[in-house]
Amino acid sequence: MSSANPRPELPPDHDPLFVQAIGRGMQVMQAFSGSDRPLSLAEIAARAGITRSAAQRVVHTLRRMGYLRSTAEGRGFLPDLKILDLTYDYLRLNPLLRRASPALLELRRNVRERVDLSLFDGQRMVYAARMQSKREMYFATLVGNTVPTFCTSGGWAVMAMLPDDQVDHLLAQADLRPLTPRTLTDPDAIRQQVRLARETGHALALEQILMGEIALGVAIPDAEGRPVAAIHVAGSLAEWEPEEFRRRVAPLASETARAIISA
Amino acid sequence: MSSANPRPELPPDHDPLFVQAIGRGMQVMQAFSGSDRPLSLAEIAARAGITRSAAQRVVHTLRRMGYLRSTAEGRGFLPDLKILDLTYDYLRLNPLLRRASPALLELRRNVRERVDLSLFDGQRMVYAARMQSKREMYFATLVGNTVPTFCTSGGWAVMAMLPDDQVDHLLAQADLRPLTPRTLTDPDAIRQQVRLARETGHALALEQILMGEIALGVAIPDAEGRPVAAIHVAGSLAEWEPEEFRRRVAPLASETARAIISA
DNA sequence: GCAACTGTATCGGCACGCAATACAAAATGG
DNA sequence: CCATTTTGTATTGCGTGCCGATACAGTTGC
Repeated sequence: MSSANPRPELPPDHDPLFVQAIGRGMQVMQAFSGSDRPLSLAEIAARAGITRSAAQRVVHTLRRMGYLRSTAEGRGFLPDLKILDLTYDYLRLNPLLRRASPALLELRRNVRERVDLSLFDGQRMVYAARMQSKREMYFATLVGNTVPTFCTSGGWAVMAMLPDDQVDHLLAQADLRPLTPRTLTDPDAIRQQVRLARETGHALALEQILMGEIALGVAIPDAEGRPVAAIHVAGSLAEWEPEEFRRRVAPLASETARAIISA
Repeated sequence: MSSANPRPELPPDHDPLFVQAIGRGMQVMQAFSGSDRPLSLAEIAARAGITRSAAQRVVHTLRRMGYLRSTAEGRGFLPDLKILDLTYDYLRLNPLLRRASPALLELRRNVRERVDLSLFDGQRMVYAARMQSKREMYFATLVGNTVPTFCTSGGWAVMAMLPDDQVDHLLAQADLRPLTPRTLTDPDAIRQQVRLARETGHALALEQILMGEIALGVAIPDAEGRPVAAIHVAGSLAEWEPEEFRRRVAPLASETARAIISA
């Protein structure tokens, strides 16, 4: 128990516009992010860095609003359905996703492989849309799922659009843990991929996330030229020779990216 | 100006555990649900039923937390990326979805048509997972999208598992607006479909949501026998004779539902 | 059968959110 | 083109509503 620091720790300078209670509310929602089972009040309190009393009130409120629910056994709490309303509004209102949708569909029609759109968020790429192709696909690959920027084709393509110092900063901060035996973790090797992507306009990743998978990524910049997202096309090494995959997919994916930018 | 009612209006009986500020925060998030463009502070305030001052503080807070952002032009606000983190946690932690995933994949493999899982939420069925089949698919069909319970195959299948009085109540409260010329809006006609679903264990919907679409729904009950979700299989009337669709799909979908229940 | 949990309920004090107000800049429109 | 409205942002004093401590009943599990 002796763990928690007695005071919840707000941003150092007192921000008079910040509503503490809402901050706590969202921290409670985020508390579930690591866990793979329901959380008790005490666990929520610990993860959100608040007292058990506070957690009780916050959970009570969020439950009444439909964002949390208690488990069937009445023991522990879980996120609840109303979250999906927010999801829908986010996806629907996102200008990038609106423009991207038809182009991504056409891309999938043409390449007949899995096509994703993921959003650049610093160290993470966050999946926002996926159009899968065939049998394969885990449920683990859900909307909101994230993969590290440093070891994905889309991440490399995004970094290729950043100035060098930002790439360095990103790599310096990154948690470079490999996801497969073949994941590149050497910053220089990664920088090499980024350079390559600068030249070709796309990045090719071999078994960086999953063994047997080849992925080609193309970045999507905003109006100011800053990368904000990436298209992924993923195929199986059992079916594709890497160079063949690149030759076939790269032009289509690049064209799709351009269509999205100018849409 | 004279618009806003002076007091924000919480549930009439004073709930001492309810944290007003969090309630407001979530109402602000929900304010985007109708709109198809960014909202200004004043619009948010109006939709959430709070003053502009309150909206300012709430928006400021949610923005700092990553759940809202201002548009590129600095004019108006939108939901932001962090919402997808909540989405992911919800989908990941939902026990039903966890169990359903492998079964749904197998179902799609077998029927080669679009397969959805939607969650029963009163008047709405909320899409939580979709495994699409081929070309067709609108982006409008996103996670979190909802369709009315009263006019979908899944909704009928769900109602078939409810006692009559609850079906009546649901239909009495429903907003029976047709989505296509063929949408059933007569409560008795709907009850007839529900009866049919009680006998056969599934429901068949012809062009209820979209012209040219045929959909077969099977309900999924929880441990207590209450329906909580439905499987949808949707095909095109251009390719299927309705009875043929039923004969082919119904056994597979029912089997899938049973697999999910007992998993 | 004690000990350590679970979720729930109550209460007085004072922090903290409350609404009103003010302001510059940009959009609107007559 | 200037007058008017609406945008987002900033500040302040008042008082309400959140704050954390504490208590309690029901399960789980050494």
